[in-house]
Amino acid sequence: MALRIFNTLTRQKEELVPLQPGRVNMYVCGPTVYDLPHIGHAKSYVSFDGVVRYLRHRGYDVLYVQNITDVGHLTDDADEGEDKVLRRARERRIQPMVLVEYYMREYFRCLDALNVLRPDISPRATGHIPEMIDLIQRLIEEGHAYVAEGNVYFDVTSFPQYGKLSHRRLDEQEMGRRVGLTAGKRHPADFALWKAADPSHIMRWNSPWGPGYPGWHIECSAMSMKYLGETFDIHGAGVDNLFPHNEDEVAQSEAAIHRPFARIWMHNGTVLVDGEKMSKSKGNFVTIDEGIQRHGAMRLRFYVMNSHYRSPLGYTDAAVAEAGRAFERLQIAVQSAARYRQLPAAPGGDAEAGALRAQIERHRQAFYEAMDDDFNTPAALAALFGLATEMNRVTAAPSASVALQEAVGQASQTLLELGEVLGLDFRPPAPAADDLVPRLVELLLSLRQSLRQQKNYAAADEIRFRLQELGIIVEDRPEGPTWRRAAG
RNA sequence: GGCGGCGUGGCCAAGUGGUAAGGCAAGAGUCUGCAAAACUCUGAUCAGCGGUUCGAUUCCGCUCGCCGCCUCCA
Repeated sequence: MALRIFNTLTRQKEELVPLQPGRVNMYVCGPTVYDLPHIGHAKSYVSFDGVVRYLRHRGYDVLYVQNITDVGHLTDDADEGEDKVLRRARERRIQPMVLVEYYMREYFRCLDALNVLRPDISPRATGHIPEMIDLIQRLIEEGHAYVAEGNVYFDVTSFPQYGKLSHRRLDEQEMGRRVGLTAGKRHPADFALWKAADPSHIMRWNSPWGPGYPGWHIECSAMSMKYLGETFDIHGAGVDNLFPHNEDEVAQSEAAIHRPFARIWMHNGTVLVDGEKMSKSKGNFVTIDEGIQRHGAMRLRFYVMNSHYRSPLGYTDAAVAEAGRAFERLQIAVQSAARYRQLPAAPGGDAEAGALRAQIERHRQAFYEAMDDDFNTPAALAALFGLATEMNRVTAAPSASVALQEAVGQASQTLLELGEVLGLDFRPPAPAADDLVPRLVELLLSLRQSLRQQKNYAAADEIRFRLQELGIIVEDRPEGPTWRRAAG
């Protein structure tokens, strides 16, 4: 069974054939760390986390690199804008590196909370200035870049394939309509590899062209090729980076190395708010912290996984809450399985156990088929729901058999294992060893049982309602009461 | 103006040339002291109009609506 991925370059699903068998080298454009990460970042990095996790689950040795942009990302037009980091730092009257350090840590903290695995390497742009200068020099020597007043620009006309990733033609764009040609630039689409900086500019480095700082696009080329090799397997990013950022990456990289840069390009859909893209510059964003606070990290993650990575995702709190209830269904299935396995068991049940095992296998295959088809996580989740239903059918019974308990255990294990491939954890949070809550709840429930036996239902219900107010949901089952923590 | 995408039951969301996964919500039933959870059952002809085809929601064309990119953004 082959794993197929939609490649933006060819606009088709292609089989993943890594350059080195068994190994996948993958790069994803990381954040510019000048503000808090929001739900848009969550979607992107959760999605690519799912990609990495699934590739590893399939046995690939994945080397995952994701940059941290801490210099060179301009606020506006590539020629007239101001460095985002610099501007924010000036507004707050702190050093740029203090700002960067702070938001980089926030970024990792938030994504850790969403159970996103950290990249193997998180290279920072400011730590790779020499690599960028080397690459720029190579481009100048090859006739693909030119110097103008201390700036270095990439000459897009020197790279005939320019536009092949985003499938645009230069002459069809409205480029330069507003600003026209900046001094020294030969073509409106030429982009800065290196920007000259005057002494008032805090972040600047010496270069063969004078003091300055790198353009935004060059860092991704320099750092990906440094750690993954000049040609590597997968490059991911949000679609909003397709043009010009990724296009420029392809141009400057392939102009320098004369062979393919990234082989498969994956692009993630954007998050929309009220029909508009959520973005830092628009200010219409919900931060990851706010999202987690409102819905919980796992539910937020589930929400992201419940739509396809390439689809746009319309964020509303109602939709996340709804996804949260779906997530709860899987949690309850796992919890019911655990309870079922505690029941006194009669011998036998082999036939039913065999049937359940067949269902486990069926749904596992469905999960793999879905993920193999361009990481179709909604379809993969549907397989998990199918498995959960099979489990519930069995565990709803008041009596258990030895063989079925065994099979239910396997089903539960499978559900947890495949959930983990998506970075989802369906287990109830384990209470701390010194947590009195479980013991106190058990105590109340045993008192309540006595009341129920005395048919004092008013008092029994009172206990149940009061517990519910505290976030404890009580459920009476034939074999006795059970409880769980409420969602959120 | 160019390029790309989207419009699937009340809501979220997959998908296929042969009469539409899954989830949430809703209704009915089973279970329960009552609930809750679970289980069973019920519901869409896929924006509109044409065309290709034995047959299209899925392919093509047009129309309408929405979105993204073309300037920063995951």
